[in-house]
Amino acid sequence: MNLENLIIENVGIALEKLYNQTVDAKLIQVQSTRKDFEGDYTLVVFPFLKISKKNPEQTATEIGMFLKENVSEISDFNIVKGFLNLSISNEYWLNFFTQNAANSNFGAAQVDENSPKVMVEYSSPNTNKPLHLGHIRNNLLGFSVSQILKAAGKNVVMVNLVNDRGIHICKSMLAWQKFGNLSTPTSSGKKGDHLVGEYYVKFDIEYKKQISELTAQGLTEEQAKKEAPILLEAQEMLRKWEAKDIEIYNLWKEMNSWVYDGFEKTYKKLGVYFDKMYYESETYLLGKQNVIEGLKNGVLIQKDDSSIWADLTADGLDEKILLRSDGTSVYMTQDIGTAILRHNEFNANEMTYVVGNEQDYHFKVLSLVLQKLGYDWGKKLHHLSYGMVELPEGKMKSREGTVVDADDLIDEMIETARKTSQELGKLDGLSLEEAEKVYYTIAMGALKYFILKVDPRKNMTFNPNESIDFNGNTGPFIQYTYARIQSILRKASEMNIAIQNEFKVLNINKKEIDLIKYLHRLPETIQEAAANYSPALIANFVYELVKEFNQFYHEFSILKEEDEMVRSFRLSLSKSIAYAIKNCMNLLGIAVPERM
RNA sequence: GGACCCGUAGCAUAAUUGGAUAGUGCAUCUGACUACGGAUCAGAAGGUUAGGGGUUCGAAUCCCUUCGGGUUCACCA
Repeated sequence: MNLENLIIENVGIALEKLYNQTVDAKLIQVQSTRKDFEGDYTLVVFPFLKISKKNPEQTATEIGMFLKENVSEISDFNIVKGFLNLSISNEYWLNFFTQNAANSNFGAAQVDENSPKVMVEYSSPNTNKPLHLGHIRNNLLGFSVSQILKAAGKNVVMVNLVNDRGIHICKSMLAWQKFGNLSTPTSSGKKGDHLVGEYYVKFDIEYKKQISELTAQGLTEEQAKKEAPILLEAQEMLRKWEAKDIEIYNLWKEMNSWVYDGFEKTYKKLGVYFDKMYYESETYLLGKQNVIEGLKNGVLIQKDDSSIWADLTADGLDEKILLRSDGTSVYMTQDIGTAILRHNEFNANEMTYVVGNEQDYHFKVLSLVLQKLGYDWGKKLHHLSYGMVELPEGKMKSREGTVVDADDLIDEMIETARKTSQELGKLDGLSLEEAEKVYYTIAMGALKYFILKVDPRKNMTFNPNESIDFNGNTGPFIQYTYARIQSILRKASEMNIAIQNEFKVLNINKKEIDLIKYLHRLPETIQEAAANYSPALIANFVYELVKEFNQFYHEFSILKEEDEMVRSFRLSLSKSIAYAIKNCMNLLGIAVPERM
C-alpha cells in the first residue's frame, strides 16, 4: 500500500475512534506538503470540524496524536491553521531506498498481453506538403504520451493515419502536371515532401489569380471561388481518382511515394515511429459503405442534390455532410471507416486521437455519428486536443510564408548546439562523429523539452530565434546533470569504489532524504501523467528532481567524502537519480548523453 | 449569429484539479570554494491571477457579467 492510502485509512480509523463516526473517504484529503512547510503529507481537517465539534487546531492535534502513536511510519506532526502536516520517518525513506536503489527501471509498471489495450493515433499528416512546427508538437506529444501510457502499464499500439487522398492532394498533382515540367526529387535534388509542397503553393497562387480575374469580369467573390477553372479541374481529378482512373492513380502513387520518403527522414530525425500505418485511401470506402447503410437505416438524411448528412441538431450540434452530391468522400467519411476498421482489428479498450484543438467539433461529431450508425464504442473515442503553436508575431500562416518548417527547425537547432558546444570546448576529446551525435542529442533535447514541458491543452508560443535556451528549465540542463553524474560514476569505477545498496547505520542529511522522497514520487507521477495524457507532468518532475540534485551536488562532496559508508550511499543515490533522469527523459522521447 | 476555448511579473510558463504566503526559467542586478564538470549554485527585484460581482471555512481554479484574443459551425482537411 502506498503512503497516501495508508494515511487515509488510518485517518478513517482515527475519526471513528475519536469521534465515533465514519466518514466518506472522499472527505479525507491527503496531499503532499508544500515545500515551505515542515512535513511530508498534509491532511486538510476542515471537513471534520462538524464531526469533532472543535476548532481546527484541536481537531488536528487529536488526529495527529492518534496517527503518531498508531502508525509506525509517521514520526511527527505539526499544525498550521487547519492543516495537519505529517512527517514520515527516516527509517521508512531509507528502507524504501535500499529496496529500490538497484532497480534501473523503477517507477514503470509491467505490461503483458492482459494489460489494457490502448491505441494512440498521432502525426496524421496530409501528403500535399511537408511537416511544420505544429506537426512537431503533435508527433512529440503522441510519441511521449504513448511511452508514458506504456510505463503506466498499458498495452499501447501507436498508429498513424496518412491523409493520402482528397482534394488537397489533387491540387498538388494538378499543379505539378501544369507547371512541374516532369521534375522529381532526383532531378531537382529536393526532398520529396518539399517538392510536392511547392506545387501545392503553386496551385494556390494560380487559384487566387483566377479568382481575381473572374471578379474583374463581374462575378462575385463567392462565385469566383466556386467557378475558378483550376478548382473545377481539381474536383474533376478527385472524381477520376475515386473512379480509379489509371493515369491519375499512377501519378498519385508516384507523388505520394516522394512524400513518404521525405516524411520518413523527418520522423527518423524526430525519433518517432509507428506500430501500424493506416491510409485514408484504404479506409474511406468502408466509411462510405457505412454512410450509405446509415441512410438506408434511416439514421442519416439525403438532400435533394443527393448529398448525405447527419442531423445532429438534437444533440446541440449542426448538420454534418458525410458524402458530397457527386458521391465523393469527405474527411469525416474516412475517419468513420478508419475507426471501424481499427475497432475490428484491435478492439482496444480506448482509442486516443492526438489532434489539434481546432478539430474539437470534428471529434464530437465523429463520436456521435458512430453511435448513430450503431457503434456503441463510438463514445469511448478520446480526443487528446492540444493547443496550437504560435509564433511571437502571431499564428503561422502558410500564405504569408511564416510557417516554420520542421526540417529547417531541426537543422537550426543542431547548428546552435554545435556552436554552443564548440564555444565551451566541451567535447574536444571526442571524435568528430561522436561529437556530432552529442550535438544532435542536445539539440533534440532542447527542442523536445521546450515543447513538451507545457501543458498539451494550452496554446503555446514558440520563438525560433530566442526561445530555445540551454540554461534554466531546459532539456540540456537536465542532460547536463545526467552527464555529470555519469562522470562521477566513471571516476568511482576508476577508483575501484564499490557501490553498495545496504545502508544500515547512517546519519543521513536533509538533502539526501529529500532526494529519496523525489524518487519515491516517480511511480505516482507516471500514473498521473498517463491519466492526464500530459508529458508536462513528467517534465516538471524531472526538472525539480535535477534542481534538487544540483543543490545537493554543490553542497556535499561525493567522491571526496571520507566516511566510506556515506560515500557509497551517495554514489548509490546519484546512480538511482541518473536512472530516474534517463527514464523520465525517455518518456519524453529524449535521449541523454554520457558526456556533453 | 450559435457552440467551444483562452487571458497568471517585461517575456515564456507552474500551481497536487476547491487548499496554506501564487512557484519556476529567461532577461535585469549582486555574490560563490583554482571545480567529484561553472551548460552549475546562492541571493535581490518583479503579481489587485484581464475588470467587476457571487458561491464558502478557503477561489488563479466553480457560477454570473463586462472587456480582450482565438477556434469552429462550410460539398476544406
